[in-house]
Amino acid sequence: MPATKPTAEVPPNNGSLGGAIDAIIAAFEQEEGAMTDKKRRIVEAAIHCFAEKGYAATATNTIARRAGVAEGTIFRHFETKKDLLVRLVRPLFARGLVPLVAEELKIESERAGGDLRTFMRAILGNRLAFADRFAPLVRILIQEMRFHAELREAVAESFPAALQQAADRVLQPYIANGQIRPVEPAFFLRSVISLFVGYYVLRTEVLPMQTWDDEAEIARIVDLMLDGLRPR
Amino acid sequence: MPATKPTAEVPPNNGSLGGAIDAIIAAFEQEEGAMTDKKRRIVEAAIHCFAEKGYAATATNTIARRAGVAEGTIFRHFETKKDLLVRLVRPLFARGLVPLVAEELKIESERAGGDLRTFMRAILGNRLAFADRFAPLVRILIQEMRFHAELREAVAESFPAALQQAADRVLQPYIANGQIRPVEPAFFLRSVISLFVGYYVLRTEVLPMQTWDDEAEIARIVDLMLDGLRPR
DNA sequence: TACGTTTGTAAGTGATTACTCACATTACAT
DNA sequence: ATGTAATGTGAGTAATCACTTACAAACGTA
Repeated sequence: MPATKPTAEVPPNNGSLGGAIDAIIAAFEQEEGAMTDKKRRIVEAAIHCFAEKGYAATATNTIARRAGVAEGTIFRHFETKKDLLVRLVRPLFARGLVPLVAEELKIESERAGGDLRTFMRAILGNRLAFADRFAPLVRILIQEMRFHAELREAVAESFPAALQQAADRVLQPYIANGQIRPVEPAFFLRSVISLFVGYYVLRTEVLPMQTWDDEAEIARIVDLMLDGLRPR
Repeated sequence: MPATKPTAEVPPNNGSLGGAIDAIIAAFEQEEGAMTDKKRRIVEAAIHCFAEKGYAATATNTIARRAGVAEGTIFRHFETKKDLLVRLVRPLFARGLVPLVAEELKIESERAGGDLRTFMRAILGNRLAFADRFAPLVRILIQEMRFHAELREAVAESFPAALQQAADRVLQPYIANGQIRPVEPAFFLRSVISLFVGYYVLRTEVLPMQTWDDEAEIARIVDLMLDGLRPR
């Protein structure tokens, strides 16, 4: 135990992030091994602060106070503030997000029994729940990617190849049996992602107080992708 | 003239932003009236820095050096750093972006002579050129919106209402004459915007060194919206 | 119990921050 | 020419920044 015992100014695990933090912490521990209580609180506080105010506008001092920890303790566990940022986001790639996506794509594809519409609805609903769980981390990633080459490289390395490959494999059968016309998998992929992310940003960032019907929106997106706006 | 004459460390109007700055400066002057040479250079430098490093990570000191101006001069023209940010982005709304969009929607709609496909291609191509011209400002806006209530309010005030209304008016005839099925204009709007922005971000931020065929992509997007992926 | 390692702390460090102020120069109307 | 307001300067200023350091407590192991 430390020499003295400061108390956190903010109780752990409260606030708008809710239980999402737990999932993130779990992913983090899977990546870095077991953590001290204080280290875990630092990670929590950092995610909270970075997501809320942005990396550059967050002082290490603030993170320490929110975590109920001395400022020096942060630098006991993380070499620099930037190291903290990078290691926070890492679990999204290595074992966290990307392999999971590829895996679930395969599983859901088989479960859908060859019906593209069923498959897409399942995947999008799934991804929405995922995005909600990891929202703070994803926010940080998107926000800071432009300013930190390390993050950009991590994304460029793990994202496109895996996803492209998965989309390619998944789409092939549906094109073969005539459910959709031949289309570049890359275009298919970025269309789905654009529609999905566009809805997500609108729902959570631009008009968060409005009530949204996720299921209906997913159905609309799938219908748009498969049938367009042509009269039926 | 000033007491002493510092020289800019960076020549005006160079760099990756190219001539885009000129259009922005023009919009700014239309909003705030004529400017001193030094004030114009401060605006240029600020846009450059904010777009490149983000608001929080940019020091007023840096802006001054880039503009070839004493630091105090910035605060002669702008009350605070935040005031500088807010006033920079303002031209996008008041007289700049939003009314222009609504106006052009109407014009292009008439010119298309009732063919939705022609209309959408014209509008999207048009918007792409626009986005390229105002890219730095749009970048700043998107980046900082989450952290500054003033920006969020400006967007919420001027964007949705005008666009929603315009989309509503433009779509009605095409639904009436059976070119597309009845669809919520809001969904139509956010779908087009999502696909467009998704492509734009991919082209300019994620994979900027790759070569892109804007016209082909616009055609793909329009086809997707109108016909989906159904075999033809 | 003894002891080396890990974890934690409080009080710094110099550098950088946004912003001020007393003063100099310029523009312009008279 | 003269006076006044607008414009510009550069040396401050207190606050804040990321990070260090000297030391103490706690832990694992024997």
